[in-house]
Amino acid sequence: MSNLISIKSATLSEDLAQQLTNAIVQGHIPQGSKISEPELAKQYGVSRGPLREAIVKLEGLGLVTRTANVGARVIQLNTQDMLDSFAMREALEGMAARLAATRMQTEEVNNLYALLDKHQAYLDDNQDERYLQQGGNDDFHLRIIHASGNAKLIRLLTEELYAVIHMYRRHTADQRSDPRQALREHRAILDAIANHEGDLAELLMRRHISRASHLLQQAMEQIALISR
Amino acid sequence: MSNLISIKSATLSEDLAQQLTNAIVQGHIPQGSKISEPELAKQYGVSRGPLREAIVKLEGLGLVTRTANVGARVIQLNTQDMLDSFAMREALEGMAARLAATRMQTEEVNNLYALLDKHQAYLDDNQDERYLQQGGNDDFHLRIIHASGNAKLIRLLTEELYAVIHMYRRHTADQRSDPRQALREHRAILDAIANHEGDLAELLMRRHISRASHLLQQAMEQIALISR
DNA sequence: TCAAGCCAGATTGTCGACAATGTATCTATA
DNA sequence: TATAGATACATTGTCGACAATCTGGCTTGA
Repeated sequence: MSNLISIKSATLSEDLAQQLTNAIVQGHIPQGSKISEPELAKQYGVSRGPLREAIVKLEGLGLVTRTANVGARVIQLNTQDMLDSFAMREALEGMAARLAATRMQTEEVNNLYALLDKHQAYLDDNQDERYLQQGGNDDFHLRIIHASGNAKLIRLLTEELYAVIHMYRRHTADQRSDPRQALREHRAILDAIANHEGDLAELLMRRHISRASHLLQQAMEQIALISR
Repeated sequence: MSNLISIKSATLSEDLAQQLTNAIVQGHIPQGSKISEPELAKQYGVSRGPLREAIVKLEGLGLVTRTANVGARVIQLNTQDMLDSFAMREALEGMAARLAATRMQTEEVNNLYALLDKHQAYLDDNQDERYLQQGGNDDFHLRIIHASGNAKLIRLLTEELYAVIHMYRRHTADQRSDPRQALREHRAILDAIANHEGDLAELLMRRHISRASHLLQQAMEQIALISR
């Protein structure tokens, strides 16, 4: 039973890492559950070799923890880890905003203003809806991160941190801040970038993420209370 | 010919990852060189299985790059990557200093003052020598990082970024700032932490790292000129 | 009854071999 | 001579099997 959907990159190991990442982030493999190599290998129709390589990659991404001679487990989200992740995000995306402010060209700035206008229009059309479930290129934060031009920072934020962040979002049913408020903050950040005010852009980005962190914290504590 | 020194952790794969990391950071495996699986496997007296897992780990640490069906290569340091790493360090260690300022207990603060006194004494005894080749627990920066209490930040900085940073240090023959100046800056950072002034501690740490980054940049450009 | 030790089953770690892919050399032709 | 194609070699990717270790249940003795 080959569940390997045909993303088909060069090697099985890469495909598996991709598939497993998705499965974990989207909750198909539940948090804290054990990763059984024989089981998964049969499920995906591959041998344990490439599967193990994929698991090692996931460990590097922080999605599973491995213990020698025992095996791998999907990480178990908790409030402390979430706060830790957001503290790092605050520092790194703040830096990204600063760098973007010095490097971003006029054309790219205008593209981003257009993106925010699109978000605005979406909000006007869908009252009370949550702020656009942002995928890929439509995510304001991702655009800023890429605009930083710092390859290592881009990799870390987009490949490593964001996987975990998305798990939290899903877990807390995306109880995010007032979407209009978030959009206003995005616009203020972009204004600072457009004016090449690195200090201000960093400050605003950090405040923006810090606010989101507090909201998520409240949401998680709510969940902890309910599920008691 | 088993070159596997008896660090002997639980699995061969872990040992290999450790050995290879050291070999790369210390330059025993030169930058940009190809990693031959059969050759290394014979050299360490293991099969290719655990060796490949170790290589995948190194890729996650950013020490090698892999291409499907071609193999792995040790990264090639260049000025841009170095600057990128230091920008991340600036953001993350700045955050670490901030967190340390809010969390560090009086006892640990005193321990750190004692450490800086030790560094001072070392400088007084060894005029003109460079600032203590800091290993492990005697490194001021590592102590601050650990004091942050942020597990993810600690892992990233100590396991991932510092490997690369140490490669740069070795590569540039450790042309670092005036050691007495560095020590003064460390003391100022610690003062801010002792007073629980998070903002100031972060500011000073960022300035400190930024200064080191500029110096390293000059050193690397010097090297680039010489080796032309 | 309970704790310690043992035993069987299952899982992970490691190995050697085969398949697939890339690389370099050699030949033939324009 | 230079370029394109074919071929042989080496390296990487994948597999199935065996060894080492862990887990849970059972027995045994106090």
